[in-house]
Amino acid sequence: MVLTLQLPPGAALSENELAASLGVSRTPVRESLILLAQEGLVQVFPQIGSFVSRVDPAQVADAQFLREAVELAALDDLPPDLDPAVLKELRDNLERQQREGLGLEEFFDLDEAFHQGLMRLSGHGNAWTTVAAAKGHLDRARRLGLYENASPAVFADQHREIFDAVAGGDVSLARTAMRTHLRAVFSDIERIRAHSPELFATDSSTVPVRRNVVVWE
Amino acid sequence: MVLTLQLPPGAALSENELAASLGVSRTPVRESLILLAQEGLVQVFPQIGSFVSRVDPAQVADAQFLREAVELAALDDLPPDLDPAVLKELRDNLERQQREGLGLEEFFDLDEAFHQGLMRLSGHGNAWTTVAAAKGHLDRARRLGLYENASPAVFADQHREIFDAVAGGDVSLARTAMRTHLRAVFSDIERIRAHSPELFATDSSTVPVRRNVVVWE
DNA sequence: CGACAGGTGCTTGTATACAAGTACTGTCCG
DNA sequence: CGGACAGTACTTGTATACAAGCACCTGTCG
Repeated sequence: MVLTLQLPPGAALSENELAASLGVSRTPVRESLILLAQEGLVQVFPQIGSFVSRVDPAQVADAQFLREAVELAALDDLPPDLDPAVLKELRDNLERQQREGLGLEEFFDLDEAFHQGLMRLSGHGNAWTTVAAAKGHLDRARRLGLYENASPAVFADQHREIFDAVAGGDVSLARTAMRTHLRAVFSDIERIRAHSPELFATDSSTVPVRRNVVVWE
Repeated sequence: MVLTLQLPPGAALSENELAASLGVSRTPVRESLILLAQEGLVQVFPQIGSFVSRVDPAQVADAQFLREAVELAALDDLPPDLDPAVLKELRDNLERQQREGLGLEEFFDLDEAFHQGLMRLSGHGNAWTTVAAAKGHLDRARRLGLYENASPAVFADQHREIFDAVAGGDVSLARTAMRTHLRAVFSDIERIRAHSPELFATDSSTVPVRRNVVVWE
């Protein structure tokens, strides 16, 4: 729910409320929040509250750098003979990406699977897991970008370009295409930030505080 | 204690024992184990027990790939003017690495600080945090390697070589030196594994079981 | 009218009790 | 002699009670 922005950045999370709505006690909720906090998706302030972390442009940049470094290195490490099973999987994936009427969340799943498959071609599928765990802020920024212009077609075309270069054995072209593709996120972010500044962190030293609010029951 | 091998790979961890020896209740112990489990340093088997994970050569290779990709990419991203404060810090660090009678743990701390400082030169100090969290298996393998031959001098020389290339602006040489340095780990691992196979994972499908043992009180 | 102390209601942090499951051991029974 | 079976001692998983602290509200006193 944090990743899909159903819980928006900045939202307050109460362990008690979550426990009640999920029908469990605070313990498993709390243990889950600890894991989310380690990924940087949730911030816990003792005696104050837990919050969905705002999208931090610095953390987005960090994740972008990490991801680009790893994916480009994987391209350099491609073996001469590519696994045909994975190639077929990637082709099927690409075809589904270009279907009409594709939902955004479905596209994200395909996107994720595509990049992971690419890593598996060079035998580094497990390294993708680490990257995936570190790029929570990046993913949320990407979602914000797609919610704005809602045109996954451009990205699908870029995916095909990368795949064709990889399948054709042109590592240099693949690297260029991958770099262009991954950096497309940045051009989106500033636009989103002008649109919805409340979703982004400005000063990391600001901490949230509790407010008593009165609502109609 | 897991990273420094004071708790050896394969050791059984009891939440109750840890809680008693640390003077706290199971709750904070358990929450800590969850974090260690996410880093892959501890494995928890429900209703069976928790164990320090054995060094998994596959995970060592994954961490090595990730680390190499990130550190080499950082070298490519060095700005023309390097921060003099960080340069001084690195120089001091190098000098201390070559002191006589340096303890192994002290060397590891200097090693870690050196690589992190190198990343900060290109403004990617935060990305190092993610790499550091993912390379627990790698670090344990490196410690095993150093406990065997106990000659950090070679690595200290390699560090100086990398630094001189960076300070001299020769990115290509820096890349080569860094790659050689990072891959030195692999040559060590097989030797260690022949020596102490019980520290390494062989088949990931094997799970530990409980045994009732009788000990003298 | 203003300052201040205490009460209230929330938050997360910790301790503890109990539940569910595993593995071994001794005993009973055929 | 061998197998079924209850009992024991441990494991982790979950629920719950209490502790410590923050922010606000409110009554009281000057």
